[in-house]
Amino acid sequence: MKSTPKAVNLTKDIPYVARSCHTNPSISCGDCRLGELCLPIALDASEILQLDEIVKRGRALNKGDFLYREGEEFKAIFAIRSGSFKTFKTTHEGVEQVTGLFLPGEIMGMDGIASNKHSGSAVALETGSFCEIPFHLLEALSAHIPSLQGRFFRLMGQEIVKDQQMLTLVSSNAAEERVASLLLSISKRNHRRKLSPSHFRLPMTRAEIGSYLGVTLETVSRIFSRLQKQNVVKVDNKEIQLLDIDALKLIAKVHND
Amino acid sequence: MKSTPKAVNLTKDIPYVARSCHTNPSISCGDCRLGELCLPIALDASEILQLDEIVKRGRALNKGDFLYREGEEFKAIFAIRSGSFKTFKTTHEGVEQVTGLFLPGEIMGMDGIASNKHSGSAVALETGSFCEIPFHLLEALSAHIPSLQGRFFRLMGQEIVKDQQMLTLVSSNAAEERVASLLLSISKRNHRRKLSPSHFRLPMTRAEIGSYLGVTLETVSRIFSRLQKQNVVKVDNKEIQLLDIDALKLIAKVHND
DNA sequence: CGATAAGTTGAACTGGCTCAAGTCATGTGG
DNA sequence: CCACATGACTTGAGCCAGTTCAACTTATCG
Repeated sequence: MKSTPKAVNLTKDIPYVARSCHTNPSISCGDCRLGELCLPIALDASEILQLDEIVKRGRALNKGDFLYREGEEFKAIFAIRSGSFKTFKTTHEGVEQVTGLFLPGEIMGMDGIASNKHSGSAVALETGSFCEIPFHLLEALSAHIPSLQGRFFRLMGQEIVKDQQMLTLVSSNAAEERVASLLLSISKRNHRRKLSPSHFRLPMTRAEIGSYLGVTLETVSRIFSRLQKQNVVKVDNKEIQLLDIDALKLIAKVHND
Repeated sequence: MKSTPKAVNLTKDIPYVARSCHTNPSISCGDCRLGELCLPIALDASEILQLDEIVKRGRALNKGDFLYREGEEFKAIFAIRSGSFKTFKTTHEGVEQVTGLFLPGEIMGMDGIASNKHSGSAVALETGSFCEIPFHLLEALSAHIPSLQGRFFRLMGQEIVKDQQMLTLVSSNAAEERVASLLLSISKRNHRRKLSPSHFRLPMTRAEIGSYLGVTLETVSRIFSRLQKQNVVKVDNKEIQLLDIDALKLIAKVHND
């Protein structure tokens, strides 16, 4: 079940032991196995060392802990090391609107760059850990390392494309397509992280999934039931198995990749 | 292949004449009255001169002309000087999904940064003009001018926030709220450009508006009629007058700004 | 001036929502 | 470690906002 440790103060107290990157808070960017997904792509060894200097290895977070809050001053971006996180905004009526799901190797917090205030909040969906990169230091370092500047431009560009895909998904597709697309998206991201693309835990509640996809939680539940009946997926609470990925792609109306 | 071969070589051939910025293809960034909305914000005079060096003043475009096409190699970002543009993707079924509306002073094309290919297309909604900024030159210049790098980070951050707002709007609000929000958004952007916030031309067709907002064109039409009946707006085809902005904000459920 | 695209309005239909009742999972305090 | 409380999930039934289809009017432009 919980693969992440309860002990928290590993950071400086324990001697270096080669454990898997995402559970060991003291590992460096150069050794992190998420490096090829994360910020350091496109950097050479010496550049990674410089990046390492400004990265703060974060403490472990528990489910429900905030990484930052809507309206709070923007200070840093966050790279997920383990666990999963959601971002959301709270509407005028006090309803939570989920805007993103983040998995290890992905970067959060770029919503604060424009105005120096976070435009949404970020919380842990389960026990997890992260690296914190103070933005002013990242900016300064980027000005000295062109490939880091380029990498960060690209990272922000990715976020833009991702958000636009989400917009397209939500504004033009039926509920079933949205659910199928979300499952395929997680599958693909797991695959890149060398995890099973067909068996995973979906860390959000039905209500969160619904909010993210612009449908009600009941609709999400019904669609899971229906897809299960069709033998496309097997759903056991949050545990998801994709039994027929091609069928799922057909439902999601994805014809490529 | 470019669909826009018309008159192209204005850039260097005609003598400098002091015409209003957005119709004069040869004016420089320093003199452009859109400067305070556009890229140059946060740059000092000498930095603006350097930026000027890499900016290509674009030719005029007619309605329907493409700025770039989905899948095309990403070479440059575009700053709108006059007119208006939409961005869109074409779905597997061949349906056009509008993803953005761009007005003078706004920047287009950042969807190509991540992968070096444009993830969507951009076309002129009416006669218009633009500046083209080759991205590799912008990147190189940014590495030398920290304030330009910062400016561009912020600009991309704005795009991220804007897309997320759109996502929230489309996935959680009723059709009427979406239409009201779009009108208020245009109003606000006109205001920043020192144009009338209450009387403007909405350059999209009902179908484009509907696609952008995730509803059908009939629904858009009906909502316009309804809002008109309530004396909130006056709609004469594409000509829009906001008669009661407070009522509109109430409908859009915007309680702040 | 005629053709074609854009916009309006009506009527019937439906996917997803709301409300409701119940089951199941998780975790906390006794 | 169990019991019970609370939150998460499922399923059903009725309803409604927005869609679909259709007929018509109004703009636009070669």
